[in-house]
Amino acid sequence: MIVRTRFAPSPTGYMHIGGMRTALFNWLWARHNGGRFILRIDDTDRERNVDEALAPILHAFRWLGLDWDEGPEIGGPHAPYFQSKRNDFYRAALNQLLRDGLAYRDFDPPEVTQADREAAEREKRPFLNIRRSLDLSDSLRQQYLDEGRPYVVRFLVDRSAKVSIEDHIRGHVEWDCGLIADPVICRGDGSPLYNFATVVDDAHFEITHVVRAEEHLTNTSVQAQLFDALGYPRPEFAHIPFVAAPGTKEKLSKREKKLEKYRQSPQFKKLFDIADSILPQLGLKSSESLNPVMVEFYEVVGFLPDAVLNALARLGWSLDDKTEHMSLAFLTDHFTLDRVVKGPAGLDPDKLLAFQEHWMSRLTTSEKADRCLPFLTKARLVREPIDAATVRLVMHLVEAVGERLKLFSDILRYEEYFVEDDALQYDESAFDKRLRKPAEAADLLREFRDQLAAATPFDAATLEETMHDWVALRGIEIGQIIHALRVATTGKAVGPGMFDCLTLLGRDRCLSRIDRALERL
RNA sequence: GGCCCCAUCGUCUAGUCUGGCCCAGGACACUGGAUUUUCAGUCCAGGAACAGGGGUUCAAAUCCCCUUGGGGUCACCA
Repeated sequence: MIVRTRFAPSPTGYMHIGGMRTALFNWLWARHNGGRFILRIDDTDRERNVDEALAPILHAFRWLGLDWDEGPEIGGPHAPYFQSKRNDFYRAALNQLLRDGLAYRDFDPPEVTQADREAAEREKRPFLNIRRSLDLSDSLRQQYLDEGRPYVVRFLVDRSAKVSIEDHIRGHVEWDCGLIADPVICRGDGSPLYNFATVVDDAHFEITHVVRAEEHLTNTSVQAQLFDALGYPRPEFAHIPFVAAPGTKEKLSKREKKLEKYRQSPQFKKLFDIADSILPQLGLKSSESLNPVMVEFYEVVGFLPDAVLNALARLGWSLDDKTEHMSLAFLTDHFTLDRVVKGPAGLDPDKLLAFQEHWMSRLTTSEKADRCLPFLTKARLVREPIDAATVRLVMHLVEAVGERLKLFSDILRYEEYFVEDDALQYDESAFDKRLRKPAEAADLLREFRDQLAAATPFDAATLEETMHDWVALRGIEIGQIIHALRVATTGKAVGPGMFDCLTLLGRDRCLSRIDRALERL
């Protein structure tokens, strides 16, 4: 039997990071077994522009390299893959249940059901449908139908039964059906509800393993009964823990109120801070419309898919007691459901960043430069079309920056290599500390300027030698000149190796910047 | 509240099924030190956990019971 898994997003306009983890586990399980991974769009609820709301979701899959074998854009043997276009299947299944007496038309208006529910709550007993419509005489029922009285269709739960599943992760889970209300499976307008549509589709798509977040565990009691009632074989279930918000055990939420809370949390703050500093530079609105709950956030801000994938895989899953760094190919080889952890796992921004550093360090200079360039052009630090000199500069910069480049967007921290000399911004406190305050700074800088003017060739090795010789000759500490020089030429207190910075700028720009710094003393 | 799920360092986790090799291992984070012109990095060192209580057993993080805590879910949402 070939393994078939699915991920069923509803078109919301963005891909949730927790949903992405669920999708990843589905994908990995299918690929690990040489099976198929299916994407189905759960758009049964509201009217919206599905194409528009779906695009970012598909984009997230592509960004991470998770391909699908059947689904939107590519179709497949069980097309269509949009629930809104599968009404004939739901209708047929519904009629079958009605015919078999396993579902019934409930003519009670919503207010009545609601009142029943409230009464049950007051009396502190579990709510069960009163099933008044079941007691209707055939003629009265026919009369209601003829006069077009509205109704919903409910699944008739066998209250004497128990349902149980053998979950891949939870083990044996059992429910007493005597405690389960009859779920609506079809709305007044004839459209199916999630619990029903999903069962029909999972059966038709021949899904073998339903791997989904644990918040669906309760739904499974109803769905399992539905599979049985429709005569479909039940798939196997694996309820994985949900992804929790950093530092909590609460499900990561996209809700506005929660986002505000996340922004304050010490663990999550780091990510929001990245957004706040990067997004405006890219000409994007800040974290309201793009926040760390969305997969897209990580792409826009310059994370590597490998890092996100690695972090997601390690959230609620581990291979053993030591393996941390895993590529998608490696994960595919080794992923199994029995090693999924049961408890919820909080997304850890620090660990994500650590994975990012790891995967970043495996890239070549030109790979990094290629991916930094779009950030530079978006921030208008580099103009398009990009010329060869710019490419060389960026390559050189990336090389000099080395491990300091954690996110691709970190390249934007080095705007001093792209701005005109007279537009260079100085870190004023560094300027004070290194240039204004030390009495000898100006003289030393002036003297060393002449050294720079004469140094040939103007490369890092020569400059370093020049400085060391000069420092020895002058009988000063290297620190006395180097800090002043750094601030004068780059405007900053920190950065790559000093001699790399100088060669990056070139002789002319160094001299002109030193002149400017001396003038503003 | 009913039902269901979960519970090892601050965090992610190994170990739990098949008790002893675990006075609990790794990673991230943190702290200290070394290296360095700054920062980043790198190297070394360090602190840090079996929720609590009862059992069972020669022996329990591991098995059983109870308590506590956390979470999910209870829609004509998905």
